[in-house]
Amino acid sequence: MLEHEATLCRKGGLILGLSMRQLAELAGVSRGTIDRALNDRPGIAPEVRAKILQLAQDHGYRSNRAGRMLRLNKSPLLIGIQMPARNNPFFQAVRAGIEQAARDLADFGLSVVWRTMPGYDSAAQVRQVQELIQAGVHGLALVPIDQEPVRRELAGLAAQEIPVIALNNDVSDGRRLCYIGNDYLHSGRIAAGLLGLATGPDPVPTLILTGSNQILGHNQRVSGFRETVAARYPWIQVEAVRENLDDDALSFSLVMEHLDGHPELRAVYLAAGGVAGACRALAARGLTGRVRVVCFDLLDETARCLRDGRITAAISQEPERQGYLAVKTLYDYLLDGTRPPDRIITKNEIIIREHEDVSEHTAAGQRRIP
Amino acid sequence: MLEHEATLCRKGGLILGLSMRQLAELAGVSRGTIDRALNDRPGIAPEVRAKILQLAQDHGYRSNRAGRMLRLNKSPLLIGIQMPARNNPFFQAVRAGIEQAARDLADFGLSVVWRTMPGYDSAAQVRQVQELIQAGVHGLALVPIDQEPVRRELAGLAAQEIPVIALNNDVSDGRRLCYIGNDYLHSGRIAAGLLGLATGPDPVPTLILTGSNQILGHNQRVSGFRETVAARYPWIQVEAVRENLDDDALSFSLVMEHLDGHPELRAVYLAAGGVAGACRALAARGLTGRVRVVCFDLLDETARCLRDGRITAAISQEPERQGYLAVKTLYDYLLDGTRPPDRIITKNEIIIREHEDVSEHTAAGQRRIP
DNA sequence: CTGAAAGCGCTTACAG
DNA sequence: CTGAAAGCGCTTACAG
Repeated sequence: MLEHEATLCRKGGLILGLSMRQLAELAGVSRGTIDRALNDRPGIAPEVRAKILQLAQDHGYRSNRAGRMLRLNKSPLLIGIQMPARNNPFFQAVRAGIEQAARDLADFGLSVVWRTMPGYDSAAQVRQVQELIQAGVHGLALVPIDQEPVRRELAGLAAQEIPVIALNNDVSDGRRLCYIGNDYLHSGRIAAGLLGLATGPDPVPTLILTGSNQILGHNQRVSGFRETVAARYPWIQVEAVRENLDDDALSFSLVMEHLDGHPELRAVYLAAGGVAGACRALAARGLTGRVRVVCFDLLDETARCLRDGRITAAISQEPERQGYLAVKTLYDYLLDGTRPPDRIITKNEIIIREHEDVSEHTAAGQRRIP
Repeated sequence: MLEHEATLCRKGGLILGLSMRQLAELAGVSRGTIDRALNDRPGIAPEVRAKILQLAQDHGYRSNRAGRMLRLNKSPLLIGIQMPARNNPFFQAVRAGIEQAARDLADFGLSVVWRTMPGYDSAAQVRQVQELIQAGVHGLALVPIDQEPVRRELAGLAAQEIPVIALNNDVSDGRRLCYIGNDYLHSGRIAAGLLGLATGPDPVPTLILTGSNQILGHNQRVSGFRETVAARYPWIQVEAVRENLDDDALSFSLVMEHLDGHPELRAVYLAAGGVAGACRALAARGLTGRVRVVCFDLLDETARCLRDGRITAAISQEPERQGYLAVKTLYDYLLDGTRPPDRIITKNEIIIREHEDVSEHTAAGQRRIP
């Protein structure tokens, strides 16, 4: 792995690279000077810097994370979290992941400060972000509302070199360190594959319920679905696409209404919320089990629907892990400049009824946080 | 969280518990003495120890992991890994997870030493475990062959207080720190649910191919499957259960033979290996796609079968994560005595064809290691 | 039985 | 521009 065996040192069987101390000895300077060179700090003669950098490269020097992490306890890192729609159970799962990461990293000099709000008001989001900056955060993770005021604010943070992570929802102009969340297009394709697997070869009249046509992720879940259906599952026949605004009552009446005109309905695909409402409508018409239901995110009511056999399957996107990784990724970046990939995509987990059956010791394991 | 606010100290917004240094000041002793009391070391007056322990409890003292982790670089930790069947692609995935963890923890004073072997010879496994002990490992993870010589050896290690993790396969007498792997019974149930979802209501004559009746995990996958089928999916009719010894050639001929007697076959459930062989037999009879195939573990050939539509779905058990967690769990235990649960159960991930479709940025994300 | 020192690898504030 | 010291929290020799 490391190229210059000569400079490796072994301790109790462990092969180590060299430390700043050893590098200092090699270069004949103090450790402070090594630090100045390696970390681009001012107050060092250019030729000394060059020499040290060369030496570091030659010997494969890599900064040791344990040293930095301990050091951070002396001048701790503060990161801010901003989340909209705080009553949404999905975001509560994301939040649980964030809190777990905060606990895990507390010993390593990290602390986390929160701002949450109900709903999706971009002005309020901007205000809370500014509050976090005022509080002195070194980095920020938020579920951005992709509108102009928010984008402008994020551009400002980019200028100040404050790293920002877009969590669960991306911003369209990409002024952020990275995106962590679902690939919505792909998840739509998975949903199609799943419904394809659960149906056919007889025709399957299908209703699509999306949350809002204004939301990119929802649209991508619809188009990913349609694309795959067209390519592989011709028996799935989309009769209509309706917006339910993630609302159960609206979802209920849309399904009822649809059934009036299309009694042959055999599948409902929900790209966003309103799952329980749709299930209620099917139950009201005695169609539970006869009509396949595929949806996203396994929380609360949805889990209950799955256990009751009212849902065929759900596709989950590792919400806790999204939250955990947001904190961890920011921490690593702030610790030693580790650059994450542009997008960190979480899995599309297909959850069926049997996942919810509790076997001996299983439940805890299946629901563990990253 | 911490109860005694009075003794908390704040630094840059971070709320910290107290350190050994502060505890030493409070107790009016040196840090060495604090260490002796807290870590049960000899050479300390009983009443001093008692006083310090009381004080630590009162102030909610918790040892800081960053301190310990850095310290480990001075006298590094060595853990041993023993794996059988080294050519098995499944174990290579586990291995990749172990190697990732080893890289992640190298900065924190961990190094890993390996012994692997072909096949499943318990005498050879015992020998390699002894070699690792000779090499001075502080802990051990292995895929144990659950036979008497191995169990006896593990009992010996338990007596020496060397922590051992059973990876992917448990030992029946439980002489180990913890088990990390699949819940085979549950995974059999998931397989049944999946096949149930992909079939019915017409009868589905089904062939079960298991690896070996000698292997507990395989038997559990069969019984979990049968149990759930009986309870929920009566149209799934098991015509036969045959052993293919994880062998593709045998698997091929068993399916061919079965089809001779049971041309109405509509599903094959593979509880272990030999997937490609079974698929080849179905293809030879022109039954690809007409006969549902559900199997475990997505590697190499199996992944290809899935992409080609020769498999309906596979159930994966996070092999990389199993390996990663084995190392991490041992490390945490050796670092500060963190006790893992008795069993750490990895997920049963249902993988369908659309998971393998590569979307823009998806592939890397879906296959990331923990 | 107890304490003072040194060290793991890093960074910062201070003195020159 | 550079170095020596102190410190993050822990543990281990060593001296008494």
